[in-house]
Amino acid sequence: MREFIKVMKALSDPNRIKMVKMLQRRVLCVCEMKEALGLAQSTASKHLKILEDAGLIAYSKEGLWVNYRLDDGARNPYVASLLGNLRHWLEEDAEIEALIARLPEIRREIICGS
Amino acid sequence: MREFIKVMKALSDPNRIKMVKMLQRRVLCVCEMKEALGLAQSTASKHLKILEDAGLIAYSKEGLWVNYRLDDGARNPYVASLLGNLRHWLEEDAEIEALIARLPEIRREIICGS
DNA sequence: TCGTTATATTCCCCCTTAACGATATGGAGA
DNA sequence: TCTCCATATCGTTAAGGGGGAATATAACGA
Repeated sequence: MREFIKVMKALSDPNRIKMVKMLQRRVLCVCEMKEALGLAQSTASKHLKILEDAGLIAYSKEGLWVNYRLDDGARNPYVASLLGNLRHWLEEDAEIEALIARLPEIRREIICGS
Repeated sequence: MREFIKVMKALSDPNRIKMVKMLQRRVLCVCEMKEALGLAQSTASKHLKILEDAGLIAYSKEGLWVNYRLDDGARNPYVASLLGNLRHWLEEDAEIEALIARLPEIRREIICGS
């Protein structure tokens, strides 16, 4: 029950849903997320932690960057099914579509290199 | 997106999840829900409204009673799939099992007749 | 119409959560 | 070791959500 609720709550926030939908396309770091969603860095980091705690995403470090990707679902029994559905759910959502369209412009070398 | 979030939020509360699991067994009225979950009548009614707004459950009136049942999923594109998964999800949960076991004793004639 | 009963709504309290800025952490390079 | 930079954590604030008591609504019977 706790695990189930954790996943449901993680998917109850628009910014976190957008994060998942973006990660369906490619791996992203925190600063790319923050840029794409127009959030403060701390806010983006916290959202990613919530998704990670729920077993929806995983990360690996690469130097200073932390690369986030979708989880394979092995840690949480509900994740695989939900991520499977989310592959096609919300694909026609206007906000999501706009976000995905902007994704190619969001590149860490441009955003973080200052 | 709004519709999706509405369903996720509705399924983010333990009492509402229990309501859905009970409704997998049979139709229930508000006072039966309130009794089964140990909630105030107003609280039970509010939870049921949230589930109904999300398209997860539906109701029909029968005299003074309001019978709640699972929705067929026609109103919300995410509901059918989620309710399908919830048929087997959480079936082994200790709290849910205990609740389902007590369900036969929860009868409106006994609870409401005063 | 009036009373009764099941349910819905309102009000208020408390706790959770999303947001940001500021600060801390930790890896890479000089 | 010192600095820089991406990320994580902390502190605070404002909004949202769950809880119950009290009240309103609605349907039935007399």
